[in-house]
Amino acid sequence: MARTSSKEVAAKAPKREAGWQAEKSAMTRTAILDAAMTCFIEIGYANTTTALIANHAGVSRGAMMHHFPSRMSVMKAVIAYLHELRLKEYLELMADIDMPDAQLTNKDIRNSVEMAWNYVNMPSFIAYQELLGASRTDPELKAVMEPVEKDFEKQFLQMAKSVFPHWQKLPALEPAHDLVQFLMKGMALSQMSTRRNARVKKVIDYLALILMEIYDESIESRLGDESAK
Amino acid sequence: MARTSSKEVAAKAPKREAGWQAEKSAMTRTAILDAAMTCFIEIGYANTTTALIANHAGVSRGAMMHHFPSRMSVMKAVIAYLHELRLKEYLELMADIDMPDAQLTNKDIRNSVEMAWNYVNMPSFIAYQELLGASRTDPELKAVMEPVEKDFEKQFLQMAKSVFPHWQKLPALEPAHDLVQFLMKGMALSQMSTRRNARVKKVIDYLALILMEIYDESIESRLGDESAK
DNA sequence: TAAAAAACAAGCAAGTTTGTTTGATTGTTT
DNA sequence: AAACAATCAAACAAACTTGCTTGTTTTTTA
Repeated sequence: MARTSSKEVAAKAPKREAGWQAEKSAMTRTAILDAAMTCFIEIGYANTTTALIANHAGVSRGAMMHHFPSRMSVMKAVIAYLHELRLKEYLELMADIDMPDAQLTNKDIRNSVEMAWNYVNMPSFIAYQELLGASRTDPELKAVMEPVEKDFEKQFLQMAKSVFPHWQKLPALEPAHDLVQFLMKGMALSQMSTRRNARVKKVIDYLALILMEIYDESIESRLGDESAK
Repeated sequence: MARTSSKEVAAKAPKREAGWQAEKSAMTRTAILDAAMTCFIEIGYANTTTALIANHAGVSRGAMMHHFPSRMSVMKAVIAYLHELRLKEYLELMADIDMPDAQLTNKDIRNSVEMAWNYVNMPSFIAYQELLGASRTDPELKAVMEPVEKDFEKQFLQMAKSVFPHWQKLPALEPAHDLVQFLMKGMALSQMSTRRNARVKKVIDYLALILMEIYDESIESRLGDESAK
């Protein structure tokens, strides 16, 4: 009673059917992971205590211990949770734009760059960075984080390729992709910069221009190769 | 006795003269700040306890409390310490290269980009990032960090301008500078990436190429303007 | 040289956080 | 209905960290 009123965990509780218990259990689990993620964003990884997570999730600490026997086990679960969430969010972001089958226009490129910027400004990105930062000096966390991070990069690149088939065969794809990703990360993590927004906007303008040039040059050289055959 | 043998704080202790106490005091102070910085790198900001700092510095906790009455006061001092250190390191890095007065060559640009990469791989950068990361969710720390960060960016840009007078009058300077800095930061903070070194190398190649193009175009347009006059 | 100031060492008390236990309540499945 | 799973509540000890306090030593100054 006090639980549901405080946080309304059961947002859309299914009617009582067979096997509801499992669903309910999964819901609390998700509520806990979601609460942990929120705590990361609001107070950072290090200050996120088990009691705070439980409070935020509207769950007793005892109940939480039932699902996750230790603080570390929660953190590990959040890593997996965020991994899936971030991939899902990327798909949703990409679903909004349908790329033309023909050549990319200036506007298309500009659009995708801005989307990449939006992506690193989502809450999930911040929470993920908190874990990544903590992993640097926490061996146990790092052991879990490292393969996840590598898998994320792999899947992320793969998805990018499928969304932009235009780049598919160009040798410049991977460096260009890295250029964008590293740059976005650097900008996202520079919260304290002076005139950040204006500077970011300018850099994004530049980036779009650069990508367009790379794209054009690659196209030309490809056409050159084909005609040379 | 146990102190000096454990860590050799007094690296080059001056002979006993008048006012030695002040120097010795400053040395312990520096030893503590240096120890804190090392701790940030090795175990992270959050796990850096006052006891650990004191141990690392070869100083008793009581002595440390005499210099810094609280943990936070140490952290604040480290911020100022790192601010100066990083500016000094940048100057030292730039002192190694003497730019020609004439136009920049491809090699010059390539060189400075690689130097920027070296810069974000120094210990001081990692330690600084630890503080920056902690500042995001710690208001008290943030209040100290924010003006320092802004001052650093300002001075950094200013130094860059004086080292590369060639860029001085080009309107493309600031976005190009930001492009480099944000990118370096993003790459430096991507420790867990697969094939990181190879990818970074490629991106740096690309960046050097891009900067060369920007530089050439700006030069041309400037010459164009002058001849138009 | 004697007094004052600075630097240092060691230990203690209060507060936090974690992981655990114990026991009760509620809801589900067979 | 009986067995079972999930949840909740409260309290506990152990470990850790912090800030403080009490002396001791060293250096400077009068």
